[in-house]
Amino acid sequence: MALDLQETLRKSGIRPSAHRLAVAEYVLTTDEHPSAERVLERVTGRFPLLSRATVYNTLNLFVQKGLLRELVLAEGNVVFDPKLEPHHHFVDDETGKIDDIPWSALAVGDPNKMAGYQIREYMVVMRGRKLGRPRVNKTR
Amino acid sequence: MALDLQETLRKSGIRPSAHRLAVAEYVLTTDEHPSAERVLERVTGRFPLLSRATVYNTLNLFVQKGLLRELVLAEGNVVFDPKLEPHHHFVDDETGKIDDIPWSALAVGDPNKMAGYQIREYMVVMRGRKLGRPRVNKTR
DNA sequence: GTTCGTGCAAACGGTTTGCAACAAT
DNA sequence: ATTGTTGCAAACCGTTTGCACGAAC
Repeated sequence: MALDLQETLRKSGIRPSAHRLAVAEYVLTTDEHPSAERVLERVTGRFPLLSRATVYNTLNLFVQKGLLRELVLAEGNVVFDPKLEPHHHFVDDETGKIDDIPWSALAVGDPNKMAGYQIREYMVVMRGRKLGRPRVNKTR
Repeated sequence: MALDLQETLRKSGIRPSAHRLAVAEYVLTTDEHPSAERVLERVTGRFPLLSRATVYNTLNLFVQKGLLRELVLAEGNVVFDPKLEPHHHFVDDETGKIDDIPWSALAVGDPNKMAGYQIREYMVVMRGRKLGRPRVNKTR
């Protein structure tokens, strides 16, 4: 835990203001895939003096500095992902919720073997239903 | 070519009005990946009496009836794809242009083997640069 | 004292909606 | 007559921008 956020920001050339730290604390450690609006909601919970503009500014800054990736997987809903290593994504048809799928879970041929393209990044995007939890020991 | 569009619409339970046919003629046969705005532009070229609302209505209707798929690959840009068979997509970093990549071009492990998910569809999304055309015989 | 961060409200751009007119059956 | 289709303009929603103030260096 508690990797030093202040340090992280500074290393990326971002001055660690209180507001930015508040945003970072949530968005750089979550495994949800929050939209800007959700970040605002979450962060203003504990930090009510934070404006919408600042959240957007901060998120864009983080993306630009490489601390965050933007995902566009559903209409009108840009979403942020602090997990920088390659991985795949599953999008639930009903809830829209996104799951990270480990790179190792799915063998994918190397697209850089395709002539004519130089691939910077790639991922499998899956859509469907998430099945009910296996219900291990909840029979009573 | 010239598969009977009127027939196609009717088979999907869509009454083939003139406007719908005009939209269909472009969007069901293109290999671009047009946004609604682009469809409007293209279709009003030859059919100036067509309103924005009708284009949006028609596109949504086509999607709902399964003649078209919606792709959301870039921010603020929903795009339509008449190619219904499974295939992958490449998005050019610079131009935003989308290429269809044949299913056969890339081996992908079956995600339905992953426990806990029932996958309805999946595709590889690749981003990067498209290299200059191979320049086969253009030396003079 | 210049640069940087922030809040506010307005602007923006793509999409949807309400409503009234019209066409098809 | 009823139902389906269209155009127009306004509404909508997430995001960006302009500007003015205040804090950090």
